[in-house]
Amino acid sequence: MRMTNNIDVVRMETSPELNDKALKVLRAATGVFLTHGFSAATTDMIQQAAGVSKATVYAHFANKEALFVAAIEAQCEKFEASVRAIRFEPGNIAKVLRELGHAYLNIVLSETALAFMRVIIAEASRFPQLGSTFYQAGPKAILSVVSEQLAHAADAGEIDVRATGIETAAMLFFSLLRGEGQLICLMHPESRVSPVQIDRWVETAVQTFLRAFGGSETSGGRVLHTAPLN
Amino acid sequence: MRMTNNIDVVRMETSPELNDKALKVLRAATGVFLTHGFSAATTDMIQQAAGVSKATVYAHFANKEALFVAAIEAQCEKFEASVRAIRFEPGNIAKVLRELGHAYLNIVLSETALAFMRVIIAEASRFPQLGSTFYQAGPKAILSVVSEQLAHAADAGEIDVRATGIETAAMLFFSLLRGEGQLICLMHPESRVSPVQIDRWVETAVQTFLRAFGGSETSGGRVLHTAPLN
DNA sequence: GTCTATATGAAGATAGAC
DNA sequence: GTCTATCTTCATATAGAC
Repeated sequence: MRMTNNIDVVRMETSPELNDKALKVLRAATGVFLTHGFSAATTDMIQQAAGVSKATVYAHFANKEALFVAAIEAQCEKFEASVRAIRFEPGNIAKVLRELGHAYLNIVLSETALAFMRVIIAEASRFPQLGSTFYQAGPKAILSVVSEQLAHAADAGEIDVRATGIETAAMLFFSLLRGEGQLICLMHPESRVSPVQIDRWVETAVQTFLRAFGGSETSGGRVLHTAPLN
Repeated sequence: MRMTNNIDVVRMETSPELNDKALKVLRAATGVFLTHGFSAATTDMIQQAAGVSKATVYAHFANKEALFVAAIEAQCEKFEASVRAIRFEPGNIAKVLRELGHAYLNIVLSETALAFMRVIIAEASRFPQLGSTFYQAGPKAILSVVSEQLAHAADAGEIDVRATGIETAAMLFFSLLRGEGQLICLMHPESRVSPVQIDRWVETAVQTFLRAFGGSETSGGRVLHTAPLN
């Protein structure tokens, strides 16, 4: 049986010779799967969204499962790229963490990323490899970005991570950052998160992190309006 | 059309007069839905697991969706009860947080709770009310328990939560606690979490929390083996 | 209320022409 | 490669006897 295999699909961004309709199918499939999940999505929906016949779908992908894997893996690549593209102005650690936090929360709480996470979580039992792929593209990717910045800050004496190590400290910052927001958004798909709310989450995470790991002279990079710790 | 409505089902624990087979159906449905999710679960599986005929299922529940809602809501009640049943020996705040953290992580990282969360997250768009119900039974329930303990500790001068307020501090502790574990478990269903790993997560969360919110004389209730902060 | 048997429709996948 | 038309399977839900 001749068909487009996974490797070709993963390379779609860099393989212009890949069939035009196969790309249409893949894009349509991504949208349908992210909206409905794997089981509730139908090949009919995908076929119609792509504007091709059902036979064309099966000419490029062995079956619904292969199409799902290809769609999710391609989306993982985009996701990882957007995380790794996070850039920020150099500055003190509070400023860096704040900008990093903003960029990351805006990605992670976007409708697309949330739909993406819902599908991965729901289907992780049926497609274990996808869970791992996403873990690399998401949490692992952001952790390496955060760790790098924490290392710089530690070298400069801005923070002290000897209690946990850099990796763990980065994970803790990440947990503080997304904790409430991700919980709320995953459970309440109808709710919209305002930029002001994101500001609050970022500010709380940064200040809490710096109270735990910051040097004695910093209080999160800005003066606390409430009384400082004794 | 005469049928068992949601209120009866929710009361099943306290309504011995509810039909015996209806209970069997509900229990079977819970297992099947938690294992396969809503769309992939079939009424055939439920019928067979319950040991009744298909017609019996529909004699008690209007359709598959009503059965799903009833099953998840009943399970939410059990979940909330187990969270609220968390008890711990009185003691200093580090000890209290440690025991509370242990109890909660053991619940939240159990196979049942994880399967439960996966289904809720996956179906929150189709059944918005279930997301809210679960949010009450899970995060909200644990937050009220944590907040209560933090309030005691604040009164006793063991912690200082003036920077964020008690509610936010409780949420932050909760985020530190489950952060990495929940992420890993939701994405990698095959992975098993060891008690040692749970110990580590609890210890890290407690110590980080107390470095951020603890009074000057405490360092998490135990001597740090690495150098203390300056 | 409970069963057996079945109606009805939909979803995954393919045959065969072009 | 792509289409139209169709096959087959299976899932939800009901009819009608007891």
